[in-house]
Amino acid sequence: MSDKLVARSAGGDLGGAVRCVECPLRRLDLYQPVNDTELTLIDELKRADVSYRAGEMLIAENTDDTPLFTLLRGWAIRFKTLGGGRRQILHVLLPGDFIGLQQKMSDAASHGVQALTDVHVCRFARDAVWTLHRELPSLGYGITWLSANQNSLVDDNLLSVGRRSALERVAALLVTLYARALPHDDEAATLGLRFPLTQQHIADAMGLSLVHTHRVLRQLRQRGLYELQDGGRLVLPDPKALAQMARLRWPLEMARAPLI
Amino acid sequence: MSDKLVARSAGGDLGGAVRCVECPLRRLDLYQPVNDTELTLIDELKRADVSYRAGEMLIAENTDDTPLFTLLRGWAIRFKTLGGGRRQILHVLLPGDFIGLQQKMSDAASHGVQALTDVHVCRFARDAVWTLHRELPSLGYGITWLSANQNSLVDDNLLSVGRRSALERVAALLVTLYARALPHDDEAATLGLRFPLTQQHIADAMGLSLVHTHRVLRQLRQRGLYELQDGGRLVLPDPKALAQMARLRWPLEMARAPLI
DNA sequence: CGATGTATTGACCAGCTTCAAGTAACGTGG
DNA sequence: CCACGTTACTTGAAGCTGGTCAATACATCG
Repeated sequence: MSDKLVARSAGGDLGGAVRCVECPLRRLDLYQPVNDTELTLIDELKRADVSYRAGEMLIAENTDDTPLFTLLRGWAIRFKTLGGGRRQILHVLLPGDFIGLQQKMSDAASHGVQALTDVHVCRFARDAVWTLHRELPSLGYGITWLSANQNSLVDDNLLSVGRRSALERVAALLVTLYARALPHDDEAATLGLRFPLTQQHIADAMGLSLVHTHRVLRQLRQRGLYELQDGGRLVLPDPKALAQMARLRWPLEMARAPLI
Repeated sequence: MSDKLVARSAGGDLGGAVRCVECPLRRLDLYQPVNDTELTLIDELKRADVSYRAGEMLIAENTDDTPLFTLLRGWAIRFKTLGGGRRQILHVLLPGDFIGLQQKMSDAASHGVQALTDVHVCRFARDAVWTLHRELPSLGYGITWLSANQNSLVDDNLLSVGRRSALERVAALLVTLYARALPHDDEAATLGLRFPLTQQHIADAMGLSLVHTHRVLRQLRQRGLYELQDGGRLVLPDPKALAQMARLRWPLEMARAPLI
């Protein structure tokens, strides 16, 4: 984490808010282009740049009236818990992901959002979703797009957890996260991908026990398909083989998303 | 199935399209009210009333450019398949549900939609999502709402499949579907809830084998928590006990949804 | 330097899957 | 009207995948 992004306290506002025009994410060419009108509206709705330390909750489970965020930097998870210390990670959030939609809409059972790494987000007021729809339908459409897209990623997880073997599950998770995170990590090609998930996280994402997750990872390591280097950097020598093992298409085609 | 809703052939258009104003679903008082402008727009975008027979595919897996539907009557499933005859049911669709959003937006891996019973739907053109957003932001917002809401139902399924025991899973599925479907079945109180899922469906929804699903159901039956009567009518003598068994809140609060 | 979190490994076993087989209900065509 | 195919349900036996329990090693951190 570079110092300028680390807040002094939990969920603290940063000194100088970055204008959306200068948003470093947009330069990445991963996102749908926006015109000036759209950018201005997003800028107006943006309340603050906020950062959280690794481990902090952006949204606690079972709360409503939560704010909305766009994740700018770092990793986070969406999760639910059950009695007996059971936790299910629903989705891993990466830069560009929009956070907090489900909470806002219905009062269906909610989930928590926790920072995995130090994290940097844009915060929006709760009613920004409605404002976006009302003022600029193109951005409202973008919100719908993002929601539908996250939905299909959760669908994939559900398929894994429900119908894939432990080996297939872990392979699927690794290769999917690898593909999603790669564009956000400059040093991935040389040093490996910065990968903050612990074995416990992988277990909680795939509905496995910690011990068995470890055994599966060891197996993948022995087959030369997985390596975790010092500093938590992930190397997948043969992503395609992992994808085949998980019965996933490769390469994973990723559509250009809206960034709000 | 009443005769007037049964089409002559697969996915056949019905003779007379029902105007949205007269839509029988809206009278149910389960949905957010709409004004005349909104109703007119929905009516314009509506292409046809269509019905499918039980078992037919509304949307085949791995196709794009699929139409959009609103489910008016009957049950359907959203599912994905994997090699080796493995299938995961992602979500059970009931009247009022909007179908086909994920397919439209990104080209992320897609799912199929299959009718469980004879089914009656409104069909919309593919670009209706954008038109709704552009012409009437309130309806665009409704689409986002529906997407987020379905998302949180899938989240619940993922929690079940990942972290609940077989007994808890089946209990959770039964009680959740019971609560969702009850308002759509007049005879539920007297005859039991019309319930078209087979044991195989329950297994595929909860990531279990058919045999084990059967054993779990027998156990629930022996405990007096579950009964399936002639004609496939589901009776849950003590839904609250099932909910507690699954560690679900009870009663399940259901927000008033938009109907598009 | 102890406390904490993560990774690692072995032993044991249970929850669930797989295989196999039989029953019942239903629709179809001869 | 009955033989037959099909689908759903049912049950038992065997065994594997993956869970639980327990203990060690290692790093980081205040």
